[in-house]
Amino acid sequence: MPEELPKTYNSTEVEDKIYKRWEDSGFFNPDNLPGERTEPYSIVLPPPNVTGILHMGSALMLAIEDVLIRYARMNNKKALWIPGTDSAAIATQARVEKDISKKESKNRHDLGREELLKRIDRFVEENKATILSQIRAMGASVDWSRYAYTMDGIRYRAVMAAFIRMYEEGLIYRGNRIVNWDPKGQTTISDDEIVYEERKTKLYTFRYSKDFPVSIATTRPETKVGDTAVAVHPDDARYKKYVGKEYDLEFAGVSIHIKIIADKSVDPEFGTGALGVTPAHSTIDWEIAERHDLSKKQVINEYGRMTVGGENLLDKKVTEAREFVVQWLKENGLLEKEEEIIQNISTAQRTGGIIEPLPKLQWFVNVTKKIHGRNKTLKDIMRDPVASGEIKIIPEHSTKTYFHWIDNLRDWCISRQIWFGHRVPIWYRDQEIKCSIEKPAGEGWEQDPDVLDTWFSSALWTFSTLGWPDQTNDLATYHPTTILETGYDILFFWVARMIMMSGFHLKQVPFKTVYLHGLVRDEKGRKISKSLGNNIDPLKMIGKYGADAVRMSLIIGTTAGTDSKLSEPKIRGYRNFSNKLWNIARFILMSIPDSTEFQKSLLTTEDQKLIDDLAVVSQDITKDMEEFRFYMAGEKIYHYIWHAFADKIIEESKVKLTSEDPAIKASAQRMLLEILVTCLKLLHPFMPFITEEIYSKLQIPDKQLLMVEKWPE
RNA sequence: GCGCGGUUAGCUCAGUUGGUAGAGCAUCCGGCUUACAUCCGGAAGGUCGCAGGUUCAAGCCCUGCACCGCGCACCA
Repeated sequence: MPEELPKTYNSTEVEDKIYKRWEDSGFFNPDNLPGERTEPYSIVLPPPNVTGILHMGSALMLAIEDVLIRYARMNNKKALWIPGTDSAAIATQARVEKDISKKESKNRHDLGREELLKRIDRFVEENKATILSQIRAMGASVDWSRYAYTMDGIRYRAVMAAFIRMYEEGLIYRGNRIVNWDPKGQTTISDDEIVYEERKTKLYTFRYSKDFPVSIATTRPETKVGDTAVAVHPDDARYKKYVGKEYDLEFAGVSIHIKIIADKSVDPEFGTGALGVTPAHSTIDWEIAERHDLSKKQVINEYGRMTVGGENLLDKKVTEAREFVVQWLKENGLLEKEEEIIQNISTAQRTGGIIEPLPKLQWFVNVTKKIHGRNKTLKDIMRDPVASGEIKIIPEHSTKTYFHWIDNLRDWCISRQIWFGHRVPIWYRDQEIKCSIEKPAGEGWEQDPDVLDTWFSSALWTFSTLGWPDQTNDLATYHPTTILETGYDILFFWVARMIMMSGFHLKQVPFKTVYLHGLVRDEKGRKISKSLGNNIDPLKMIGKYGADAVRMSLIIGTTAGTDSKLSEPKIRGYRNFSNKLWNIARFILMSIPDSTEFQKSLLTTEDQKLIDDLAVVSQDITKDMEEFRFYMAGEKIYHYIWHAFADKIIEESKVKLTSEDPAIKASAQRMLLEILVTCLKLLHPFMPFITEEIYSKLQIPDKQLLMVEKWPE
């Protein structure tokens, strides 16, 4: 006689127990999976920030990927899902620095590089457990034996190897160029780490001096002390006569030399049609200066302060300097117009600091250089597999966005002026430069102080997690990975760079399919943010309604590439569904008194038809799974279980179960059990805990864990 | 400026190759029927953003427009 189930399903009691059972089985590791399995199926988990806490976005990612991997496992694949965590360089360092500043009133320079790194490591170690336990709480069936951290030893070797190979190929170079300087974070950032914000600002129209023949317009008068030219369009009749003339002027107490030049990049319609060229503090101006061989005078430093001028200017913040220069223009009768305009300003994604373009000597990845012996650039390597369909991006329209990004792509600035990260393996001695992990032989070598952009190491993730640069079995078996599932917001940061790195280092794509999910928003469609206080905490919801309910609420109603809205009532709805399923099982266990006898019973034609009907549903769901329509597969099984199985089949079976005719009764019992088992299998990838728990209560011969049972035909 | 997506029931969203509009939640009515009140039975609710076009047939295809969101570029 089977034990009687409690009236309501208690997720908290079940979940820890079941997860432990799964882990103890060893089946998360594909090497231990039962049966003959030849076809590999692999996913790398986009590594969450090691010091972070689980938010609904990560919960969505874990839910979808677990659906994928469980489905693959039930389909007899060598299913591998590699877990990992990300060091999140700038974010983590900033966090630790803030703590230290608060508790000890010290900054990083007081501590020194080594001590700070020690503190960060300790902080990471202390916080790591949190995110890992949260991954477990979601039911994620990751192979913990292959856990990777972006800053661990194996990944360090991979990053070094990648850098050195690209340096030797000439793809990584050092260049003095205008870079995006974040004065708040005190580091350079890449073009992709810029967030544009619309702000009101003033556009000033003025002349450098009374004698200067041309007026110019600017939103940043303080930078004009760094001007070395005025550029006009070559066809602009108003200014033709001045082109080629040079002037020595005194501007706001600073001597400047201005040459009037003609350049096609100038828009004659904007402002006065004449552009004051500030080579050292504007990307466009830098390019103009390159074309016309102008000098590039830097007037602002890394702290956003002026480096020229008298006491009213020198060492002042740019905002103060701006006021002074405007005042000076007014006093000298040079200001002609002052108007409000809306401008897009560049801010740093991580710190919010306003970007100050500055010329700096930095390390770059060249994306337009032909690779030796391959007649391809890194841009080609990124574009080709997507264009040919070797990599499929879901939703498909993201492909356009992807190409658009590649078309506009410039060289990637990869050096950062922070301490936490993979240090640039470059050594200097006088005029010598060497690229190596270890300090070169001999005296006087100094290592480059910078570390690499965190996305540089992330870009290697599909193969660094498999042991590269060693030619491991895992690498041979599981790379290219089957599918990459991640948020559309990191298509450029991560997906594109992985395609680049894998294409260059392995001559392979990193994955065959990219599935992009959207943002999880609150019930009003707003972004989740601390200031709005609208965060729905996944762990709290798991505690209240169960991980299965949270998973279902995230997956259903979410299509690829679109943002989804989540609310507590939605989660509650799926908790109710858990309970419904629980009671279906309870009813069936109560109606089937004993063991395996009836499993050999003959089915009535009516009962057989019910089973055949389910087979149709099952095939339909399988098709949805194969075509990545998880939301639909989930909804269909939900609908079948509740409104077909429970509402109709079970209700109608009540008569059969009390029938005088033992054949009818036995047939009904067999039918109910078979349908239940099929439903549990179909639902398992979505709601793994409750299905596993119910399955464990059934008396079935040759039963294994549900997680490794065969997906219904 | 270039591009992408969205606009379907009060709310959140489905609608896979064009074939009589769907789900959940909310609402209303009725039910403690011995699996489940975290439930059961029933009802109401939609000119599918607007305007044209193709078609025997359009939520779905084509053209234009509007509004919302997003990406990129510009940003003197």
